[in-house]
Amino acid sequence: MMCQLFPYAEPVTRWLEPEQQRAWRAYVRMQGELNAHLNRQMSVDSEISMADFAVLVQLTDTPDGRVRVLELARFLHWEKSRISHHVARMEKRGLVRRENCSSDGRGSFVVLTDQGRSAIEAAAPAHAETVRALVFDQLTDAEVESLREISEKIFTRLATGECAAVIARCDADDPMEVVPEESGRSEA
Amino acid sequence: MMCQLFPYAEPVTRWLEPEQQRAWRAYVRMQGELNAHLNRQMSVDSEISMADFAVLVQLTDTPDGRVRVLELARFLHWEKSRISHHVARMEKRGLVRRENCSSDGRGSFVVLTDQGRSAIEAAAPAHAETVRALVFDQLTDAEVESLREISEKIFTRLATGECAAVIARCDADDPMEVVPEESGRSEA
DNA sequence: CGGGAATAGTTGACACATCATCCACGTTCG
DNA sequence: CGAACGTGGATGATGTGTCAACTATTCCCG
Repeated sequence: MMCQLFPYAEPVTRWLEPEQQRAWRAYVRMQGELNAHLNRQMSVDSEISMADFAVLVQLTDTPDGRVRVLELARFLHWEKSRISHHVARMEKRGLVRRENCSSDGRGSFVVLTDQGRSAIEAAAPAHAETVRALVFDQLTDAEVESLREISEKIFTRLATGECAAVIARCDADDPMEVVPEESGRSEA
Repeated sequence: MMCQLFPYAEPVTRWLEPEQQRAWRAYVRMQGELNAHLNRQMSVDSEISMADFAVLVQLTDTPDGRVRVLELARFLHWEKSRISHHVARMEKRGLVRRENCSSDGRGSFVVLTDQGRSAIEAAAPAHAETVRALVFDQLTDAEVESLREISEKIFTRLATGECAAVIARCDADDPMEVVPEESGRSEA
């Protein structure tokens, strides 16, 4: 990105080409603003955050609204401690509750409450509308396809790279699986 | 006031098309993993975070390594309180220091220290290499161009939308400026 | 000059993510 | 059986981002 900023950099370093720099800066900026905007929209228009939303989507996606903690972590590509903390906060607000797993004394379920269900049902339409308005109304069909391909290429690299231990571990048993990260109906 | 006459907007809600959903999920997942990976790489390979890096880039970009706080905020598209907190933490670690502005009693400068300069010089090459390896080595020239165009389209919408008060205010005087924002740890 | 309004920046409270560590339970294998 | 080890999950410390107040200065205008 910022190659000309460092004239003193060692000659061995391969900086990005000008075209790549422009693309990178545009991407980074867009991505930052888009995230910020989606977060803001969600917390203004509803009583939940994007993170809450992601968790609730996974729960509504299962028939009985019960998911094991680590399974949630795998779906969301979150660390287990992140899930643990977040579920604790959501439980405090009544969006979910914990239940012990009878078949495995160590495990526990995260269970969707009625309040959680109505929270996500209330939040979903505005969120989908926002995504559509900000992203897809701006793009041609070809660009949408291109966005998907680019994203998949980069993600594949991230998931297969030797450095990506967590991702690799999560996807090891099913490398090609498409994780329904945001569920079909709601998130977009 | 609150026009909540239609709490159940179900029939009017326009969900995304299947193609759009696939693209959105791929993008969201890629973006989350890429951010996480860049943050991890930076904090493992160096003594600074991505946020530190972004600040230091702005400082090295000026001849005297001194930037007003709010100018920093505008460049980075950060809130002023975020800058304030972050600079306070960086100051505690010796990466920057504050200086009062003589011409404006309210203002203050953020000044790059020697330690800050060597920190970013140490961190930059590995970061650039990571971005190249993870992103641009995966993409064709056409895809790089496409990524830039898509990003610019979405960003333009974000910046011009009536809802984006902060962005609009920031860019009002220089709408076309290219900001090397460098992302935050926004994740997911 | 004086008294608001805008501006520059800080602060505190809180939500969130990460890391290391810990504990309870299960599995394996002697 | 029981010790070693792996797994599911919780916890606390720390760094980070956001929001809402707050202070201090400067600007504007009568």
